[in-house]
Amino acid sequence: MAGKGKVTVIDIARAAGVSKSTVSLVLQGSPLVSEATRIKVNSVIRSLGYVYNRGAANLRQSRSRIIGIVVNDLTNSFFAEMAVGMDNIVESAGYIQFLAHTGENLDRQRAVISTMHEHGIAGLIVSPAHGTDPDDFQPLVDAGIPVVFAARYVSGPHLSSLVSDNAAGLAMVVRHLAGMGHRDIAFVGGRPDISIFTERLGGFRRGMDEAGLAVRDQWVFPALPSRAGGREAVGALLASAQRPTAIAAFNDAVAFGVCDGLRAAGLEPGRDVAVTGFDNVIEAASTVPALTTISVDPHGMGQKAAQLLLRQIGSAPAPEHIVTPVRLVVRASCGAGQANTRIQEISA
Amino acid sequence: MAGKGKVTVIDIARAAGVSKSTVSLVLQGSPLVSEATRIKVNSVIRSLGYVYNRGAANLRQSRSRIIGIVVNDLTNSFFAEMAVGMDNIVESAGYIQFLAHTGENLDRQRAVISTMHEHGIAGLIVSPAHGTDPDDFQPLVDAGIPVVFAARYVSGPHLSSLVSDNAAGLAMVVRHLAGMGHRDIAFVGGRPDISIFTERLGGFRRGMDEAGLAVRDQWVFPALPSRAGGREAVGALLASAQRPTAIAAFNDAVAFGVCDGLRAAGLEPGRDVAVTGFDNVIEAASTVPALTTISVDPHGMGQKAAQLLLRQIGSAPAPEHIVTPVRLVVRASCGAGQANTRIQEISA
DNA sequence: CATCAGATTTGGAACGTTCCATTTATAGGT
DNA sequence: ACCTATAAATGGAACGTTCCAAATCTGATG
Repeated sequence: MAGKGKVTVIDIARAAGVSKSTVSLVLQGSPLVSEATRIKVNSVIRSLGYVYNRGAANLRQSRSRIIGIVVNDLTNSFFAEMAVGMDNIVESAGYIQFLAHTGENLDRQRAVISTMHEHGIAGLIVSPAHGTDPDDFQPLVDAGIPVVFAARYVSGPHLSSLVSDNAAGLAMVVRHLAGMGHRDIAFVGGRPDISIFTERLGGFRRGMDEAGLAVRDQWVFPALPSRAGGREAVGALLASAQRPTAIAAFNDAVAFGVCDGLRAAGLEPGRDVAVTGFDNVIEAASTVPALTTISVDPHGMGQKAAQLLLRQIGSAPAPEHIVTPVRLVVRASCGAGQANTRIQEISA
Repeated sequence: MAGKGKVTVIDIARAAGVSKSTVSLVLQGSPLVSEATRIKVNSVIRSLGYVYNRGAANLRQSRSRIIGIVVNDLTNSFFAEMAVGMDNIVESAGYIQFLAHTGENLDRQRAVISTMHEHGIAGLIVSPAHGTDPDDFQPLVDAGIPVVFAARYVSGPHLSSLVSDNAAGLAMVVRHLAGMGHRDIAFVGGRPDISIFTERLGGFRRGMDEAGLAVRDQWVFPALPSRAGGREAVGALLASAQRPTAIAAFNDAVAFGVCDGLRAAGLEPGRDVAVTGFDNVIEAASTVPALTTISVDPHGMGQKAAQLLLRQIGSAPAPEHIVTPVRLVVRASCGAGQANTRIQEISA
């Protein structure tokens, strides 16, 4: 309640008639202080409106409780959910997070990382922007600060990662579509310069191969990994001589765009053309038609990534690379019957 | 590149043959130091791999460059975009942000706010959780830390706010629907315990009144402010004796749910029943049918809120309350013709 | 050559905590 | 009464910076 000058541990000590060291011990819940003084000190702390200065504390102990989280695109609900998953774990482990959005801008990302370093983070989780140079993390690694990549991945020494099994996911999609009788399947969306695209396309090819189907080059159609990208791409695709009967989209956002584009061309997704996504964002369950997709549980991935980081903060940082399994969620958009769909949705 | 012990300003001083004070001056770009020494010191800084310790710095200056941002729900793209808008401004003003997600949990919110206080934030922007007690911010206010509410609003002394003109928005929607000949208009979604609901419903009533239309109580239908909420609500609404010809939804998410629900009942949104939203989230432009909605530009709101906060950090914090104007964006979902729609979309 | 103004540079003393080595108090045993 | 072991409390020093007042350096001036 004091005016300008902040209340410090010394003020508390004076008011409680003990030394500042004792106050410090109370603050960190040490068992070395007697019950009586603990109570007295705590009451003074409350009545003076003291607020702990963590900056000063970890200047001395040089170990902070701040975790940096850098996300390429928070407006993409996949990454937003992942960030929330991280937040849950980080927060309940008694840490607090610096969260920054880079918007795929490398300079921004570099700036953000070094500012975080200057603030003394205990660890860093990054979903890196396109074209990220692993050297950007070297200063952190040199300082013994663990770094974990999530969702996306850049390889470098002493860097950990947690990504989902992109290839397996697309192979599952293709297997399912082939099982439903589709032979003409297109792959739409994504930018060839990122690892995820290569992995998913690889899975697509593997799935086609296993099903004994040929991949038509003009049906592998890169596009912006957004709703708009999907919508545009499908326009071009429908203009081609022979039309695919099924479209495996790079992710859910693209898949929604593909549905928009099909409707705009008078085709009903799910009935006239099968459409599948990847990510299983929340909306996937509730759009019409509900989207068949690969569930990668961004929230869970965020949690796992945070747990991985916390593990590394404690011990000597031995880098780990985790690939999380994915799961096919069948809904109406791939042409599965309504009844079937409803059941699957509930299980999702 | 040194081993464990961090490189400090003293190491730099020694290596460059100057005093630590001089190094400090170089660090903060002071004009008092000669060009020659500046260059020498800078080169030593680079070669030793020095990293500035902001914690130590603002222990001394007791003014930090950290801004706290607390958001009720990051997975809602409206708030996510708003957070990104804040990030842009905060970042380019040379600040860094603590960003936390409360998930509408009051305890979490309280915990997060006090941790941020302990870390010494320069200011705080909050999109408060339901039922937030303004007293929770008293310690910050007492410490002279400016607090700005964004999107949602809790009134209290010395607290600023920036909200959009919810009432005007819904009144505009109703005026437009009435102008298109609709007389039976329902209001769907939102929880009555938050200020936004009251404001929007108030605007709805005002609009109906001005158009000389009656509000039917059974057509004011609160529901969870989510896609799922909208979908459920519309089911109940369609079961009623007389059906509305237009549905003004609480927000875009609800509107999408309403569209889903209509389709599930065999009705085509935009053709059979007019649907409108509120927020103008990115997807609103690209869904089919494109959604008529109120544009509140979350990104811009985030930016404005951040600017408001920065203004207050500089000067004596005189609380401000800003109501940002909103704009009607007419698209296909309210039954406007396709041609018209396309033009409007571009202007949006 | 002494003086002075301006430009540079510099030693400490802070900032608010933690930690270590000591001191002081308490109680139990002979 | 004395010693000892344990419990509780305490005074600095340290963490890495900034800031102030004071010191030093540079030429130019008379």
